[in-house]
Amino acid sequence: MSYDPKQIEKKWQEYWKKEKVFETKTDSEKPKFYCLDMFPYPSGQGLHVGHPRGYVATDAFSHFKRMNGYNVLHPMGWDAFGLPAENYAIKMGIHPKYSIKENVEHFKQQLDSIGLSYDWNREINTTDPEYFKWTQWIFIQMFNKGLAYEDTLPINWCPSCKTGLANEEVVNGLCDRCGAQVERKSIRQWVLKITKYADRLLEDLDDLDWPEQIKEMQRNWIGRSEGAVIRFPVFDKFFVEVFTTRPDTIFGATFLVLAPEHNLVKKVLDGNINIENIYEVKNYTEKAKKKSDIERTELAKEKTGVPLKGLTAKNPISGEEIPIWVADYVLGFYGKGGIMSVPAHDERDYEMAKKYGLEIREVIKGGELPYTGEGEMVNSGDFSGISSEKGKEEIIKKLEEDDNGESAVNYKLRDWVFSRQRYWGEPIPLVHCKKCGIVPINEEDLPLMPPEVERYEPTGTGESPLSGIDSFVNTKCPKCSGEAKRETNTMPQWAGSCWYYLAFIAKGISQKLDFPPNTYKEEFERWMPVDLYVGGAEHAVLHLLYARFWHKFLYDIGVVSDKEPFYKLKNQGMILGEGGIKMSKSKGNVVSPDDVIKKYGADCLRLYELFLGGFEDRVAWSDRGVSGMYRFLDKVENNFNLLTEREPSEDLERELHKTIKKVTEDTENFKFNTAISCLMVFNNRMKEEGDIPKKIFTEFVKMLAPFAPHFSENLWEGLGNNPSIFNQSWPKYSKEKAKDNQVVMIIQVNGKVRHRATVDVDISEKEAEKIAIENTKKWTDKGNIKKVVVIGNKLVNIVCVE
RNA sequence: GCCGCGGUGGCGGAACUGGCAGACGCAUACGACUCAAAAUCGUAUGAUCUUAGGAUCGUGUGGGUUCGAUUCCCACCCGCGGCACCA
Repeated sequence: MSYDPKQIEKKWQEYWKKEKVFETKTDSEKPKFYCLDMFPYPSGQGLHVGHPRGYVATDAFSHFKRMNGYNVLHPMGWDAFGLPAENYAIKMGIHPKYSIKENVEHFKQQLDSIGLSYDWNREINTTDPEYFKWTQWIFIQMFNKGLAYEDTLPINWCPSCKTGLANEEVVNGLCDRCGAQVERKSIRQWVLKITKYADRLLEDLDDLDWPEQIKEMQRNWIGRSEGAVIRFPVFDKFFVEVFTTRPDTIFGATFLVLAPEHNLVKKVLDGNINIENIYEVKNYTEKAKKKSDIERTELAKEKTGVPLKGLTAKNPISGEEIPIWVADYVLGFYGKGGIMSVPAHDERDYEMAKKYGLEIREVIKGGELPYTGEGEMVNSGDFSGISSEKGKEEIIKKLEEDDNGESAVNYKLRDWVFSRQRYWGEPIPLVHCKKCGIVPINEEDLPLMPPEVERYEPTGTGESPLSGIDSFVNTKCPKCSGEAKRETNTMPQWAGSCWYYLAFIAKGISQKLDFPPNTYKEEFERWMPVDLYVGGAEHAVLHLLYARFWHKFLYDIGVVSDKEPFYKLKNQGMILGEGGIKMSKSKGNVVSPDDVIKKYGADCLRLYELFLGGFEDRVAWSDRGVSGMYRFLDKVENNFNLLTEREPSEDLERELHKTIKKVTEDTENFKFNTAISCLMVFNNRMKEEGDIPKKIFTEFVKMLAPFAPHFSENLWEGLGNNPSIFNQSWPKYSKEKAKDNQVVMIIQVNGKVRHRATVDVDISEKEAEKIAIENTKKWTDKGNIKKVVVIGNKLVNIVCVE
């Protein structure tokens, strides 16, 4: 009889739910293990087979940890604020909360059908008022500590989504969400001072067990560089400040370059500073302004610029007067918005100088120009002859002595543009009062609910749709009770996911998330940090950076006691369609887990998701491959029908213990593909026995359980045991029992295998050599053996001269 | 251009610390069962040569170290991901 997943899967899912098998106990003496998935946005499309890959892995891992004596926290929730629900609301006129509710139900049903062992008692939803009152509360704490500030600045604006975006949400000049070309627009914004945490975000990466790739991406994104700020006096009236990582090349600075947005350029254009070619400069800066970010980078090869004729700057070290240029290859928002140009030792400056015939002066000996490495300083006045490394220190010392500059650190990381001009997000809980300025609303008035509106459309004016709702906007000042207006911007999608891992913990204590969060400190201490965090790599500089920032803030105000939220991170590789093509709706090659479950059952889906290949590698889905998993389970079922009460042979027991060792180690190391393959090998081995000792088979089923839970639970009952198998402990490996008496020794002549001999494990080298020579006479009969290499009981290589 | 990861049969992928390359699965072929097909079970399956026994080649390419290299070193080619005028 073939195995029928339909019956047993439903049966056991109901059993687990009814008996609360996977509910996390809060009063356990066992060591804790917090195993977390990145919670999904519940989209209308439901899951495709790519989603559950991570979920299945964490689920198997959670089972594995439970069976190994851990108290496991394995929760799930919904990151449900965001544009898709809002766009759907605009189209259909239905409040997002209703479509979200429907989607959540669909998602949950799908996850349940895979047999995932989440503790649904702790389910959270970022759009739940009980939840987002905390998100708002944390924002207020940041505001009170001066980490949230209002600013009007040119930010990334998506004309299609009609909202401002954070730097992290712009990919190659395009909106990360909709792909529209991002514009620069000056709007009033709320900004979070993530740069204040730049150093800690950078340094603490070293302690994390994360994929090197992700850590590297965060390092690059933070982009710390050490160097100096140098002030170049202009006519002894004012300074131009520049940032450089190479103060040692200052004698090679033959001109300054300012970004078109630079303050000095503005003064020139306003007529506050006179130059000879104002129209030329005006013309140039206006053209530069019109270029989008994309055009500016695409045209990167060709440098353009104009001089500020009549102005010169004085090199504070050499005293030399040098020209000042404006060029758009210098970025207004990085460093000081201006640079000292050293064409001999910087590729971009070199191009610029070549194009406009500016002087190129070698000051570091090293080779062909432009030379950007280190070397001996030359043409550098008193500093000539020393190394550039030493020169950096010396120049900075001199600058500091004369108050012409100082050592400085610069970051690529910008502050986090935190407000969105959209409806479906957490309202920012602030009030603008004419008398008191900006005042946070009282904590007891949280959550601040989004108002009911008739239309959800973004206005496109830089104001959110909330701004049109007078009943929402007009309010009383929490401080002076005078007339005041509410802030109408909302928070970005990323806000809710910055602390959700804490909400799961809190929810275990009280079904309501109570104030203040410090109430839960002890419980946070018990469960944090997250021991294993699994999700896609696309969040490298978004969620994973933002959440670390918020967590560090919560650490600073005493809510949590760990510096980092996620100790260990794994990224699941993408699942491609049949033939290695990306799955997409337009290609029609999207595989739905529902269909796979219908055809083969949830256990086959789970096994295949893990068996496909390395967990972090991208792999191609194959429907044929899934059928192999079905055959495997079917063969296990056949073996179940061959059980006897007899004692196992020494040999079978040995194989079992080798299997225990390998499956345990592989699972621990997230090598599920080889763990499952090892189970298959052992299943085939059991079959060879003809009749199978029940004792052995039972241990095998326990190891299969994390991967194929329904099937294994069913066999467990079939073996005459009380459920659940997940209350059992993981098979114990015995080194003694796994020990071989005899091994196959490889005998080579000149590196080629010529014979295999079965020998005792503890064979002496002398004996091994003797056996080897005896069995290879055919190849060594000329008596020309030069050397014999013996590697324990594994291998003998006889080296002959030809 | 820079940073990171990778390249092994027809396919997905294994291989400890330098020690039998190709585990396991898919696909394919043949056989058993069947009136027949499917399912299932069994056998084979890197390539080339060979009557057989076997031989030679083989982990992107070219070199090197070693008794022995998928694994270590040097140079290069290709693919994927990220960053990209960040001074």
